[in-house]
Amino acid sequence: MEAQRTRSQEQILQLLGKLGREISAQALYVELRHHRQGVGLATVYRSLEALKLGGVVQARTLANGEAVYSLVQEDKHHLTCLQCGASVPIDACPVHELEAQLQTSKRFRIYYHTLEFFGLCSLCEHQHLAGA
Amino acid sequence: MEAQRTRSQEQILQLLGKLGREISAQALYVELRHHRQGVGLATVYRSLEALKLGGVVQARTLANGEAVYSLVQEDKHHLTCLQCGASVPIDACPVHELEAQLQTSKRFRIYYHTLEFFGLCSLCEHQHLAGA
DNA sequence: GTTATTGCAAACAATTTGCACCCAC
DNA sequence: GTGGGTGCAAATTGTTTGCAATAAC
Repeated sequence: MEAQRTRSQEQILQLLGKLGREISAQALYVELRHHRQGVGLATVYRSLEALKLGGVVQARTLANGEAVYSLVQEDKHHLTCLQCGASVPIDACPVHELEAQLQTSKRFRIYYHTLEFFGLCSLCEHQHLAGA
Repeated sequence: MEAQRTRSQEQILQLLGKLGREISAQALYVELRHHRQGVGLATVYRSLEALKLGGVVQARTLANGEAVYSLVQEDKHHLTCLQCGASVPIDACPVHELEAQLQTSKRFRIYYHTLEFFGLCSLCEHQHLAGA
């Protein structure tokens, strides 16, 4: 009983695959306009929502409040500076075991997880201490 | 060189402590109005931002897009249903070691982290498969 | 033909910002 | 008196929704 995808969903899925990185709904909308014309912004949001429920797309919210989407892929986590917003990727991800456990113990079908670290990068920490 | 806190920041900090749970900026605003009057919504946001930079308050964004705040406290993570929004707390947190490592290897002063699992609760999964 | 999907524009809601006032020092 | 802190209201922005037109089967 796989959910058959709509035209827009296919387009979005394909573009996300080609990009291979996170992108906001707004940026995705612009991107799609560039390629083949004709995808409304509302449709982008609706499609992303559907794809998320389908377990093929994941989302996370950036510090500025906008959501970014990508194909579901594990172990793409970040360490973000609360001050300047600088974000560095993290390689390790120690939550797989826990995820497996939760999936059974909590009776949840888990699609993806987010793991984010927040703090101050060394530069901002200095400025912060200096009272800038 | 500890940042001295403003009146509003103190009020908010105190209320967050008393509550002991996450709360949105808007709800915090209402809460503060109930107690002692006189805290503007803008000030709530500004104070929360400052407290976050001070490393005493943490934030995460709910599925509906609104941010919730609490005192920095480790190991309060969640498993959330993408469909119905149900959210169950998780006890375990396997990222402490990694956090310590990152703090040195990445030259970041880490204040807190978020760890969220997303998927479908068993009820919604059934409805989903049924094509509801 | 019937039903789901789409696009557009209007509606929403959380958050941010401009600015005048006020408090602390 | 000066500078930061605050409140209010307006502005901003990401996202959602109503509805008529359109595509899918």
